[in-house]
Amino acid sequence: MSKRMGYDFIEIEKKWRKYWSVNNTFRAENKSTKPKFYVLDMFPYPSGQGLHVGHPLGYIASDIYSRYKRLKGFNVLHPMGYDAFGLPAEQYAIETGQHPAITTDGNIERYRKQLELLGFSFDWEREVRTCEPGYYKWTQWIFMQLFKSWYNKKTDKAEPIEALVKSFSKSGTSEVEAHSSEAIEFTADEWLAKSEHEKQETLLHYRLAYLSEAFVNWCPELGTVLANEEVKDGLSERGGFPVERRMMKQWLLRITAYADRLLAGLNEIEWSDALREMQKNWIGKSKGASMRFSVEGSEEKIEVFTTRPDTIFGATFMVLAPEHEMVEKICSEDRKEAVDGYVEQTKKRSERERMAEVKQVSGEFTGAFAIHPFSSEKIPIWISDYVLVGYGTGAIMAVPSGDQRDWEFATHFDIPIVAVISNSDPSKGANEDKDGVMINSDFLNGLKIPEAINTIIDRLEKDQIGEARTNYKLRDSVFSRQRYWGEPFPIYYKDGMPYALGENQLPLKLPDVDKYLPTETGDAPLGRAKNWITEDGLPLDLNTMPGWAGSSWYYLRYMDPGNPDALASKEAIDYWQNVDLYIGGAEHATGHLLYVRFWTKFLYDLGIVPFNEPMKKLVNQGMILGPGGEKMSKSKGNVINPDDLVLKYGADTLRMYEMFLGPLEDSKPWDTHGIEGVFKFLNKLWKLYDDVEDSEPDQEALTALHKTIKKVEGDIENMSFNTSISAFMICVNELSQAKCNSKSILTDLAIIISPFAPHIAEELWEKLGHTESISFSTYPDYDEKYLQRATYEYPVSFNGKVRFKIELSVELSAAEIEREVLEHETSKKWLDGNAPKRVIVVPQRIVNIVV
RNA sequence: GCCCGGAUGGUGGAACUGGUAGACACGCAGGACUUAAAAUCCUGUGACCAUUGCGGUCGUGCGGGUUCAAGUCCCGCUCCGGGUACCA
Repeated sequence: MSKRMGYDFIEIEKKWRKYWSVNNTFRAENKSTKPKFYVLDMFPYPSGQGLHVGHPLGYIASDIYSRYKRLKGFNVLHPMGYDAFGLPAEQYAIETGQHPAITTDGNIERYRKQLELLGFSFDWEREVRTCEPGYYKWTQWIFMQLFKSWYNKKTDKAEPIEALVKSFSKSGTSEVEAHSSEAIEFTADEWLAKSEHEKQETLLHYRLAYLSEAFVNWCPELGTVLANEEVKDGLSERGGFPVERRMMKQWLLRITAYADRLLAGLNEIEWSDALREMQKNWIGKSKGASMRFSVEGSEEKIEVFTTRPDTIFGATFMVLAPEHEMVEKICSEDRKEAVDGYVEQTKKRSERERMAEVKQVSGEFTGAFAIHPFSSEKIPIWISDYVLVGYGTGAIMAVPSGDQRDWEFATHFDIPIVAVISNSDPSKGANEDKDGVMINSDFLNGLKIPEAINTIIDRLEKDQIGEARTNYKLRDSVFSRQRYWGEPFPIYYKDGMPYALGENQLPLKLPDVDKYLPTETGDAPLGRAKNWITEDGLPLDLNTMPGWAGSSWYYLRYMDPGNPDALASKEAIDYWQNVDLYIGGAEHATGHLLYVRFWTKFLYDLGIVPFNEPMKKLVNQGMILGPGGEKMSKSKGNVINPDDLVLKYGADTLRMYEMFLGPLEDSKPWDTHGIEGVFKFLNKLWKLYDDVEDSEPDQEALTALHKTIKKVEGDIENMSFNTSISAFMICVNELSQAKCNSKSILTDLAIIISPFAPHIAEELWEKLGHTESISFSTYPDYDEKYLQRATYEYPVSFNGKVRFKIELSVELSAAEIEREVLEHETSKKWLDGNAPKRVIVVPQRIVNIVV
């Protein structure tokens, strides 16, 4: 017992890693008498680089939380897996011919080893890999359900497409209120008269997963399209290659049908304000009106969207996006050359160039005129790239007195400006404020802006030239990629129309190809696969799904990872419900975190999940920067590898040090020097257990322990791990000082530190004579009675400046405290014979004397 | 431009709902142990003045304000980080 051994972290950590693995210590059962708690990390893409010290930060925090919750009596689900489809493995395959599955498997092995080294309490039996057929079968299945569903605005949920077909057969579109690509109307007879091809074509306008010609972000370098959130500053997020706009036939998901629910749900979840704000802006809901303008000498109407229909009388011109389909139709002969030139120029310029020239005003007059619906005046129609095709209707009524961009355009091209709101000065700039009254506005004159908006909308609706409308910035998501390493679409084509495979044909396995490149005819890589056809010989879709497909529902698969009959059993989903705590990076704000909410709401509509939001609480861990404060990257050569540190100090030291660096959510630079302090601390902790005795603990030790229990418990609940490490250091310093060797104190200490430093805690626990893992113990309750002190050292200040301290009994009343303080020698010195003007006594806080 | 954060010693960071600013570490300096080094332990460490002792003045990015009392609250700036970008 008295034999002293050093802290041999290498042996200790090896021993417990093996123990946990052999005994399946962290296996989570899908039913329990204990309350459930689901802690999830954003699963990693297994890159060839391996982990650096920044990656485990969130995993350490979630692991501490998981282990803590177990000690608090919860049945904890804490799984890990891999987001295994993705571009880097495919790029590597293109370069080397190596099948991406092989590269990916190798990378996963490496990740797994690194993760195991850090002692995480994952239930490894639940590991998932999105690239495995057993997993992507269900990704394909969910896609198929989206394809087979439409969004019913009446019930505000997704419903089977058969119901829509039935309604069409019975009463055409008259009874249907759906989210659709475009407003179409037909009768039951017209529907029934449609050919199969026409019917399918029509249904695509309603399906939640649909094929459509759309402007997409095409990346020639990657040979694929990208979603809006995969493009940053006109370059691809992965690889940094230029991206251009191109019209292509693609799969899209009708996420816009869920815009309002995605917005409303933000109020129900415990996510950071910043993150919810980002999603809110991304959805970009704005209220206004749409109205149709006639075009002089033409049957065509141009529809515009505006948030300020009240300023209609200030509309002195109209602008179409250069890509607007009407441009060609309305353009006059004499303007054709100039207009075509401008359109060409816009097409050629990349997104990036367009953004760089934001401030430059450019545009061309089409030679056509719209007719003002109330004044009947002629309004010239221009094109300019400051109007975007993708937003609203791709056309605006320009009100230069009320919109700064319109004002700049009008000023540049010498177009008249009419003020329509009092206190505007059109010679200086636009008045975008929403106060003032209407002027120069016919029947709106004298109205305040909100009244004017209501009045004009009523009038538009009465005249049937417009209506109130809500617009969203959110676009339907392009869901297909012309790549190899992803989920194949469970879709075949007949007569050029897409049909879903039977559910019994899932998974549709990714076929082998000779090369991971597009075909000679420009088809996606799957075009190289032999026999890529159905049993009936019909061609299968050549696209694959984007990286975020598998990650949009993975949290459900962990609940029941091996299930061959469902994405997870109903029992498992009902038991585990949604994620209680989700930890990951903020960079997924408008991508993954929006899609996973979308898919969850869809699965809710299908009755598969009983909740509307996937993650109740979300915490974004900050980034760990290189020692110089820069992002860690291979090219900068400042990557710190956790394996080296584990070798030198052990995983427990690394875990605690990463937490000690600072608040979880902040970004902070890495400084390897500081790790010594934590290492010394663990050595000190180890020494405390050298000569444990079954003796009665003294008051001091009890106070040290109980204040630490209380502090650490509160800190974990607040995710303030850095301060709990400090608390442990203080506690161990105090116990060492007091030469505490009381078994009862050291037992509780081992338990409360075990979430942070699990290996050493298990070893000490065993030294104390226990035979079962410390994870099965119970978090001790602190007792207030050990925290109460008989005296308090009051800081006494004069005019707010602390002059001396006085130790007084906590039992004293405010009056007694005042008397004691004023009688003190130093008080007399500071009063200098004067009577105090006022004395403030805050019991157990402070005394302040105003002189 | 707009929307969010943030700014505290040489460094990372503490400070609960306004109540002892700088906890806990790193670094640095001095000391003990040692033939020596490592490890360990002890002491000091915001700045300035005083140092014989007591002590004093200033201090949380800058300028104002509220209060007995402000790192914390209010008003006006500066700088840094993140998001977003012609969104009608």
